Amino acid sequence: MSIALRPSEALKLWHDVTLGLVRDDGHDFSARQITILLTVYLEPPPHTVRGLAAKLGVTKPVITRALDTMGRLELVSRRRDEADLRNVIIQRTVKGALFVEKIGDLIVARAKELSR
Amino acid sequence: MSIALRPSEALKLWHDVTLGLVRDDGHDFSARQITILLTVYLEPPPHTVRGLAAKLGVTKPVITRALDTMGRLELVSRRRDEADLRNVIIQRTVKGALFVEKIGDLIVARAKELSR
DNA sequence: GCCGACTATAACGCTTCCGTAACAATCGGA
DNA sequence: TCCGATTGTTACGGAAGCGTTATAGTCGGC
Repeated sequence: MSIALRPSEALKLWHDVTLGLVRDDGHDFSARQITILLTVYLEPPPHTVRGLAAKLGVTKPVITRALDTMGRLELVSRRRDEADLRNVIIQRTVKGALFVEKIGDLIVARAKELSR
Repeated sequence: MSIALRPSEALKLWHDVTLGLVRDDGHDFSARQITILLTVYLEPPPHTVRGLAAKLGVTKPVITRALDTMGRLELVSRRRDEADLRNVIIQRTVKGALFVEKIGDLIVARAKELSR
């Protein structure tokens, strides 16, 4: 199954959702931060700094800083990998799960309103 | 007509598109910046600093700074309103139109790939 | 013409992020 | 047991964003 979507609809959807994030949520996340957050919550663990850096095509300090920020907001947490102490495992949190869920609901709602 | 979309699909779509923006485009725009850009290109002109600030629920300097950045990248341009010289009209550019178009195509492409 | 209202921007001090480079800790094979 | 390779983090100077406040320019009713 696939989602049929014309470019104008796609852009309106994107606009409406990002506007919703800016207006209602107050936060102003960057594309990098959102990508990291959604990767951690949508893709199967474990997630490491190195893995995320490779996936996003950015350097490791970028990931470390993003995790610092989102960790401060309690959207993700970090834990040492006991099997290999060099690794850091990025974990989900209750607060982060709720936030991601809210984003999902927002997208669905705006999609439903499309061209109505 | 409306777009039927389940939360899991919606989130995967969002993830795939933002990942595409981060990986391929290199830029790292914030939600505010993207919202401003799409507003200018999707909604009927004229667009003013004050109008955008009200719409996004932020202060005017936030808009001015975002326009500085996106103007430097030639994604938008500014022009004085001749009818009321206090106003600044935000205008579209060729480069910006191509960029927005690219985003639209990216969303459509990722939507098509959904649950395939 | 004056003057309060309004527009956008500049200035301020502060915080956050950037990329590069250096770093400490850990692993694992010779 | 070394020692090169690997991991994540920190340090650095610089750029960009923040909110608040101040400012220059313009409008429009009186």
